[in-house]
Amino acid sequence: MTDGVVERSRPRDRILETAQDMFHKHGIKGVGVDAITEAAGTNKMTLYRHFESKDELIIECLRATAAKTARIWDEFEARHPGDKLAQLHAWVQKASEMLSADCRGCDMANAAVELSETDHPARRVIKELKEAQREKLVALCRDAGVGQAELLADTLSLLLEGARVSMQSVGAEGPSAQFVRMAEGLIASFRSR
Amino acid sequence: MTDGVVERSRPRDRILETAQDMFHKHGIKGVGVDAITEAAGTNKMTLYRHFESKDELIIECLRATAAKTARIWDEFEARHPGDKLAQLHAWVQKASEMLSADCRGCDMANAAVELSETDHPARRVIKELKEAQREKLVALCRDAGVGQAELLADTLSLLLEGARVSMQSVGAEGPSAQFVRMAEGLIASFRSR
DNA sequence: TCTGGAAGTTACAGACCGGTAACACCCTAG
DNA sequence: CTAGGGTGTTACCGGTCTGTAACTTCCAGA
Repeated sequence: MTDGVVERSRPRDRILETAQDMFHKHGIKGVGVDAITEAAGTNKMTLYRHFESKDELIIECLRATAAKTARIWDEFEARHPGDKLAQLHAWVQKASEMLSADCRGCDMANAAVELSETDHPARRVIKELKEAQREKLVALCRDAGVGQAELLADTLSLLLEGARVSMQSVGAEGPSAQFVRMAEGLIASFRSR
Repeated sequence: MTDGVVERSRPRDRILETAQDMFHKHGIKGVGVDAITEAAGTNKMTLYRHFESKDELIIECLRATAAKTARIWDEFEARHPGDKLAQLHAWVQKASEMLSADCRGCDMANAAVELSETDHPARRVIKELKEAQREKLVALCRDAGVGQAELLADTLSLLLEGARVSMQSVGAEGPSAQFVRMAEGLIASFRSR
C-alpha cells in the first residue's frame, strides 16, 4: 500500500534529490527553480512551501551532498575495520574513481566559485563542511601512523581538489590522470620518514 | 595631445580590461554586459560593435589573462637568465603570492566551472591555454634537471590549482597555507632521486 | 462521511538578461 | 569646410529569473 521508494517519495525529497543532481550537472546559476520542480515532477509553489528561498535550497543540497560523502567514509571503516592505513588507501582509490571522464568536480568547491558574493549564506556552510572533511582526513592520516599527518592530509586535499578542477578545464587526460601515483607516492614518502 | 594612457584609452581596451576585472571578481554569470559597459565608462552598443557576443568577450578576456600570465614567465627568465632551477623556485614563490586572502582563483578554471555546457565555445580556448601552460611548466622542470619532469610539473599544477580553489571554500588559513612547503618539498624530493 | 492540510494549477509581479534599432553627436582626416 | 567613422543615447524586444497570490484538487485520519 505504501508508495514506491524512489518514484513516489515525498515532494520535498524529490526536489532535494533533483536539485542536487541538476546543480551538480549544470551549476547553481545555470539552473532555475522552475526547471528543478518540473524535473522533480512537482511545481514551484510546493518548492517554496518546503524551502524559504533558492539559497536555502542550495544550502540543504550542500548538506545532503556532505552527508553522502560521510556515508562513504563509513564504508571505509566497515570494509577495513580498525585498519586506518588500509582506509587511507581506500580513500585514494575512491577519490580516483571520482575522476571519471565527465567529472564535474566537488559541489562545494564549485558553489564557492559560483557564489562570489562574500556574504552569501551558503559560504558559511561550505566552510564548515569543508573544515569537517579536512579534520576527518587529518585524523585518518594520524591514526594511520603517519608523521606530519596534517601536512600529508592537506597535501592530499589540495591534490584531489586540484585534480577535480583540472579535469574540468583540460579533461581526464591532463595532470589529474596521475592522481593515484602522486597520492600513493606521497603516502609512501611520508611513512618512510 | 595624445590622451591619458589609462583613463582615456580606447573603448575596446577599457571594456576588455573592465570585463576581465569584473569577471574575475564576480564570476562570469554574475556580471551582465550593462554593468561592464557602465563600469568601463561606455555603453552597450559600443561593446557589441567590438565583440559579437558576450561569449566572444569572455574568450577575449581569457586570452588576455593568459597573456598576462605569459608575461610573468618572461619575468622569471629575465630575472634568472638561463638558471632554470631558480626560475622554478621563482614560480613557486610567485604562485604563493597569488594565494592572498581575497584570492578568487584561476579565471580559466573558474570559467570552466561556471560554463558547464560542454559545447560552450570558451571551453576549447580554456583547454588550449591550460595545455600550453602545462607544457611550459613541464619544460621548466625538465630544463631544471629534474627526473620525471612531467610528473613533478603535473603534481605542482594540481597543488596550485587545488590551493586556489581551496582558498575560496575554506579561506587562506586552510590547506593552501602550506603550499610553499609542499611545493619545495616536492622539488627537493624529485631532485634527490 | 466530513474535515483539514498538503499538493497542484494558473497567473502574475518586478527585476534582470543579452542583443538590436534608430538616431544624434563629435572629432579628425581630407 | 566637409564627409565619414567611431561613439553616445534612448528605447525597445523577447526571454528568463525568483518569488507570490488565489484558487482548486486530492487524500488521509477522525
